[in-house]
Amino acid sequence: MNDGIQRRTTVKDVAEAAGVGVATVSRVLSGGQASAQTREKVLAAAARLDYRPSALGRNLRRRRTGGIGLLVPDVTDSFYARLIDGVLSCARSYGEPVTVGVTGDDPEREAELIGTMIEQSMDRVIAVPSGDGETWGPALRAGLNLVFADRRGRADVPSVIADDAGGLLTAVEYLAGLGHRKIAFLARHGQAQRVAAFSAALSTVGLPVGPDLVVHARASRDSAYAAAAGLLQRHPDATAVLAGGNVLGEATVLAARELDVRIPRDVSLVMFDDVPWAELCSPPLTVIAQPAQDIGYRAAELVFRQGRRPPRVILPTELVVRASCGPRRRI
Amino acid sequence: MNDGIQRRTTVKDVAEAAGVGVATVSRVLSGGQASAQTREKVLAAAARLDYRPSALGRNLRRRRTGGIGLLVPDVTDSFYARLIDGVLSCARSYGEPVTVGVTGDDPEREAELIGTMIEQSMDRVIAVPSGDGETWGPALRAGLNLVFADRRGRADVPSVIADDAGGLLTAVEYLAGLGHRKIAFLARHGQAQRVAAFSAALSTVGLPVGPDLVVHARASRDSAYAAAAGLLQRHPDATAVLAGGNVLGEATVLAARELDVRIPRDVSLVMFDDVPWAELCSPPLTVIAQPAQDIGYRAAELVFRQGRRPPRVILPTELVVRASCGPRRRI
DNA sequence: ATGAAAGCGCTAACAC
DNA sequence: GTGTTAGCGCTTTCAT
Repeated sequence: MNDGIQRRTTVKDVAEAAGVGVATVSRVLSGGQASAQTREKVLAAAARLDYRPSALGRNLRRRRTGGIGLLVPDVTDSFYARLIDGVLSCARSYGEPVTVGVTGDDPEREAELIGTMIEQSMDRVIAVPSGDGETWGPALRAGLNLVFADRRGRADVPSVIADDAGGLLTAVEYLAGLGHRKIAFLARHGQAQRVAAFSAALSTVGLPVGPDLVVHARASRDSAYAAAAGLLQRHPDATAVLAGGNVLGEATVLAARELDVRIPRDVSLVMFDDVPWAELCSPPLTVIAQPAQDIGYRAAELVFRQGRRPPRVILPTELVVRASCGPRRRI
Repeated sequence: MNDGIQRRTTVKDVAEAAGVGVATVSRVLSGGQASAQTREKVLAAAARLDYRPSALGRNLRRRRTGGIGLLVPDVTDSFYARLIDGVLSCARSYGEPVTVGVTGDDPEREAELIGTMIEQSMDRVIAVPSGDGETWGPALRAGLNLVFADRRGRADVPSVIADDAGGLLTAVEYLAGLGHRKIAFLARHGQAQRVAAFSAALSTVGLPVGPDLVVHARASRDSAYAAAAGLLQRHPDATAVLAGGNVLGEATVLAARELDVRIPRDVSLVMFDDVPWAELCSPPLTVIAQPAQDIGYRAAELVFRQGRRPPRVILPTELVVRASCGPRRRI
C-alpha cells in the first residue's frame, strides 16, 4: 500500500533485486571483492533502482563523517572567501561535503561552532582560529583532525599560513626606502603574530619601534573604519600606514577621503591582501599579495592526509607595487 | 583497559550514570515529559560526562539531517558571499549547520552536488540554480525542501529574488534621462530573465530594442573581461553599459582602462550590485544595489518554514547614483 | 512517568 | 566469493 511517503531505496532493496545478500551489495559498491558476474548484477540493480547509498547509515557505522568543517571569521571578506574557495576546490576532488561556519572572530561563537562540529561527528576541521589554545581543547580531545589556516594558533596543530613576516619586511623596507620613518600598523584583533612581525621589520630597517603606532580593530567594517579614522587623526605624524587586511585597507581609504587626507601625498598606504578592487581603487593600492585560495587548498590537502603531516606550511607573499605610496611628505 | 581510542559518550552511558533508562535520557534532553527529580539526575549526569548527543544517530533515526545545503555559483563573488552570510546568519539561530557547494554555474556540476546532498539526506536546500528545470527533478522527487535564491528557476519551487526588473527600469530611465539612446547590457549566462527585463525597460522608455546590444559572459573573471572588452570594441556607438553583476562591472572598468575608454566621458556605466569597492573605484560607480544578505536570510527562513510558503519573495533594489554616468557624449 | 525493545541504513566480522 | 549477523547512537512506540 503506497501511503505517499517516499521510502528511500536501501541496500536491502538492491540486494533483493539483485538476488544477493546486503553485504555483497555493500562490497561491490565500495569496490571490494566480488565475481564479475555478481558485480554486474548488483550494479544493474542499483542503477535500475536509482540507488544512492545513505551517507547517514555509512557514517554512523563508521562513526565519522567524511566531510570537513570549515570555520572562518567572515565569509564576506574577500580573503576568506578565496580561502573557502580553495578548501571547496580540494574537497571536491575527494567528493566530500564541507560545512562552513562563521566565527566573527569571537572565541565564544567559535567554541559553539566547535560543539556543533563534534555533534555532527565531523572528524576533519579547518579553521582560522580566533580563540586561544583552550578553545580548541575539546576538539582535540574529541580526536578530530584539525588544521589551522592563515593563523598559527597552537603549536600542536598543523597550520598553513602566508609568509606575512616576509611580506611585512618587504613592505617596510619599501616604505623606509621612500623615506618614511613613522609607519603605522592597522591590525585586526588576534593579529598579534603579525604585529610582532611588524615590529621586527621595523627593527631590521633600523626604525624605532613604537607600540603607539599599532592600532587595533575588530573584524567588522564599522570597527575597521573607526580604527582607521582614529589612526589618521591621532597620528598626523605617521606618513605611512600598513593595513593588516583588505577590510582594514578599504576602511583606511574611506576614512582618508572623509578626513581629506590624500593618498599618497599625505600618507602612503600598503594593504595586506590583494583583491580585485585594489587595482580599481583611486589610487590603485600597493599591496602585499597573499595566496588565499592556495592556503585553503593546502589546508584541505593536509586535513585529508592520513599519515604524518608537516607541522607548518608557509606560503610566499609578494609586494605588488601600484600607486598608493609616495615619498615622505614634507612636514 | 584503556586502549587509547576515544569512545564517544552515548545515551547509554548517561543512562547508566543517572540510573535511568536510555529513553528517559532522550526525553529529558529533547525537552519531553519527565519528573523534575529525574530530569535533575539526567542533566547532572550528562553534564558530568560532558555528553554530546550524536547528530549521526539522531539523523539516521529521523531519516533526515536538520542542516541545510547551499549551492552557489561562486563564493568569491561578493554578492554570493553576502548571500551565504545571510543564510548562515539565519541558520545559526536554528543551530543548524550549512554545507556549501560551488556550482560554477555549471548544470553538470550542480547535478553532481545535488546527488551529494541527497546522499547526505539533506532535506533542506537553498540554491542559486544554474541548471534548467530537469536538473532539479531528482531533488524534488527525493522530497527535499527546496528554495531558490537570486534566480527564479522553476515555477514549482519557491524563490527569493531581488526586484531586478525594477532596478533595471530605474537605471534605464536614469540613463535615458541623461540622453543615452544606445545602452548595452553585459549579462552573465543564465540571466535570461534579467535580459528580458532589460528589453522591457528599453521599450518602456521608448528606446529601440536591439538584441545585438546584449553581450553574454560566463561566470569567471576571465570570461567577464573578454566579454567586456568585446562589448567596448564592437559597439563603439553604445554610450552606456549596464553590467549585470559586480564581476562584470569590475571587468568593464578594467577593460575600459585598457582600451582607453573613459568613464563616464566616453561611456557611462551602471553596475548591478553594490559592493564596498564601488565607492572606492575611480570613478565611484553608480549601482543597482541588491539586498544580497537579506536574500540569503529570507531564503533560509523559507526553507526552515514547515507550513505553506509564499511562492515568491521579491526584495527591492535601489539605484545608487555615484559618478560613473554622464550625459551622452558627442559623436 | 519510565523502561524495554525495535529499528533507521550501513559496514565489518565471521561463518560457510 | 558470498551470506548472516551484530551493532553504530539515537528516538519512539508500546507496555508497565
